[in-house]
Amino acid sequence: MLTDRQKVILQVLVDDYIRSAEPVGSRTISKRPDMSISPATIRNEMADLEELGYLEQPHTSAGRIPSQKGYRFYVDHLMNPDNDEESSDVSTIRSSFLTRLDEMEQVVQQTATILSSLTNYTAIVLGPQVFTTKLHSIQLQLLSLETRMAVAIIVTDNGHVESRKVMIPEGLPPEALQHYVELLNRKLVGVPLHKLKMALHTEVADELRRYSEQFEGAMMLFDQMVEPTDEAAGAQKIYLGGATRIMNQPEFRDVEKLKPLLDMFEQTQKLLRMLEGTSTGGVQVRIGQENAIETIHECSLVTASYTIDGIPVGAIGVLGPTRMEYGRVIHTLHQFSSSLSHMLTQLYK
Amino acid sequence: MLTDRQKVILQVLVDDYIRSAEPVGSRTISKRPDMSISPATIRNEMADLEELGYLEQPHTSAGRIPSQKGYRFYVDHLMNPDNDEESSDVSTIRSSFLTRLDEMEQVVQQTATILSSLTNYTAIVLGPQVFTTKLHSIQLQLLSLETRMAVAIIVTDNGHVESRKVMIPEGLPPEALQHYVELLNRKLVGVPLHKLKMALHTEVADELRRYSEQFEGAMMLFDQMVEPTDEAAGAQKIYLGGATRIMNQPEFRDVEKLKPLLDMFEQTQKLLRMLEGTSTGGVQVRIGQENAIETIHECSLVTASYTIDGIPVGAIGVLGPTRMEYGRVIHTLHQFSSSLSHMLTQLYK
DNA sequence: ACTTAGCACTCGTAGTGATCGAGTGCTAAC
DNA sequence: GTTAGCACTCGATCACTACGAGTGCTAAGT
Repeated sequence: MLTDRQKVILQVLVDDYIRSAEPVGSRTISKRPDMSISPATIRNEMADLEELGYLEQPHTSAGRIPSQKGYRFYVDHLMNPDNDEESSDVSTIRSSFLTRLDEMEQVVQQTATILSSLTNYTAIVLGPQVFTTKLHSIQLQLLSLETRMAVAIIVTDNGHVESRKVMIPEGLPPEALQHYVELLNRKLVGVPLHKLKMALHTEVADELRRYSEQFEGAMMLFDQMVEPTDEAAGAQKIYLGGATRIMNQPEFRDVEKLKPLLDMFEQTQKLLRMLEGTSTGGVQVRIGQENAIETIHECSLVTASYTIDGIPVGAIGVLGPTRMEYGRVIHTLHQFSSSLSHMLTQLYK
Repeated sequence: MLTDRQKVILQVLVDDYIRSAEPVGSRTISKRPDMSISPATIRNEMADLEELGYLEQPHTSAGRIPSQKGYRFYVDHLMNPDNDEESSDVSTIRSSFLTRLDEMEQVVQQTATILSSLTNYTAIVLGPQVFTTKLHSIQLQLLSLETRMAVAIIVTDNGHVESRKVMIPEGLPPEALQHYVELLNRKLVGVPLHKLKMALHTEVADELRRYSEQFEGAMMLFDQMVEPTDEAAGAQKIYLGGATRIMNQPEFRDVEKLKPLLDMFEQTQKLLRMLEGTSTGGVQVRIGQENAIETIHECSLVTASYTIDGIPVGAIGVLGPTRMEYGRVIHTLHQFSSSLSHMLTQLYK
């Protein structure tokens, strides 16, 4: 276990390194106003901290920098509860959202942009999950008799509306459509979107078989209506804000370091995996190699989830170098997540 | 006017510089197999070419590099008609598209990705324009009586379907909705999407006033149905592919040069302005400062438009350094644009 | 009159060595 | 247990040199 003095030294060192991005020496620390011990003593303590794995030395005659373990300890036990002046953020956040928010997609993109500009790091936002949303109603609107085209309208219980073009199979009497839609609604309302397809083949198929005539055609139609939506549920929308802010960090001034990261930003799948496992509780911090994706082993990711009506539906995250202003970011993310939840809940009322 | 020999020298020099990204000296050129003149002569010619503005010298004792004017001349008069072996591209392109292409958005994104991987530069794709598409039909589907919500379904003449949630104003009898929709269809079918709103207030308003009762409410409803679509027409979808490929270019190995470019990639508006003015003819090349956007004054942009049923509906572009493999890119873009047009036309049959 | 060999000159790059200074670890004194 | 002192390490910086690619010019060759 660390002594109190070691903790103080570790904290001051991490704070300083986060600010300066330069290895911190013993003299620098001892010059701190509230530090009453000499550089030599600090040197001894630092040697101990290094032995314990909290610090690292880039080379023999340089200062120390925090190791991953050091950051972890800092985040868990040492971090300053942030300056309350920043609470003014709340109003900033709220007012930033005052602009148009009619479309889900815009809201999510806006969210990413604002979050990034607030933190000065890259922001990642995972759009509202369809996993938790259920079918509210399904409708079918004929477009044209000749081409047998129609539009299926799927309304979710949180008010989102999706529409898909479908083709009415040959031999299926258009007059029967109304019947079919009624059947679907009777059977499928309340089913979570991602289970729609399964429910279709269990719940609906049986009943449908009793009508018997045109069973094949109807199922083909239903599959069309449900399939794309199931797909949309799988392919979650994910948005980046301020992807290039990562370039402001001195640790990524080198293009070779930068490239894999920016490449990753184009791969939705990897981004998804990154946010995967965001707990529904408070704010989560993943430091360096704690991240599942190798590409960001020199980064830290701070995540939080947001809710609609108390139900977690998505995640927001901030990506920066391991040398990240954890205090400020965690604070911001905390407020942001609740602001966003509040806003979305209102929006879907 | 340039002599034949000057043209040859300019061509060889540009070819070499495009390949190597290093200033080209007189010896290098004279060593070319089909070059039968001495370095000294070439030096004299190069001095002349520099005086005429086709070449530049980074510093006194370096070789020459093409100036913007040099590139322009190269593209207009000297460029190799590309190796026909690459015509195999066509099949590559066609087969790349064989995967799922159900949704417009996916097609456009795919297009950008493929185009980028074919050229090894960054690709920019402007989704099908709504400017040229006309209204085919409009329908309204009631969602729920209590909340007075409905979905307006707008079908365009190229088969695209859009849907918007609308609120039915208080005091508007739901029974009358069918009437209204008929009126809209009678008056608005065939009107280009971006003129819908205008047409609503000229064509429809008059006729509607004769029904007189509920004029206000109905117009409010119509406005909702048309407004968002008009907006979507303005906010064109634009997609990037291989944004990070620009980092492979030696001229952008410096983060300071890179940042403004990548920043721009996040600004849809600027990207739009970039592609603005893409002619409907063949392939267009904009070199360096010929581009409207200052950020890409050190880049070249090769663009082409694509069509649906012969009508130009969007644009594709490739962005790289001024030292770009013009021949290959132009060739690829040419084939790509026709493949894409062909594919989209089929898709919307 | 054009071409070319020769040569002095320019200028960026790479390598070398000296110096500097921040920072350490250790020892000995407090 | 703390601290002052000191030798030592090692990266960063800078001046200096050598090198070489490439030029422009001049003068000789065709």
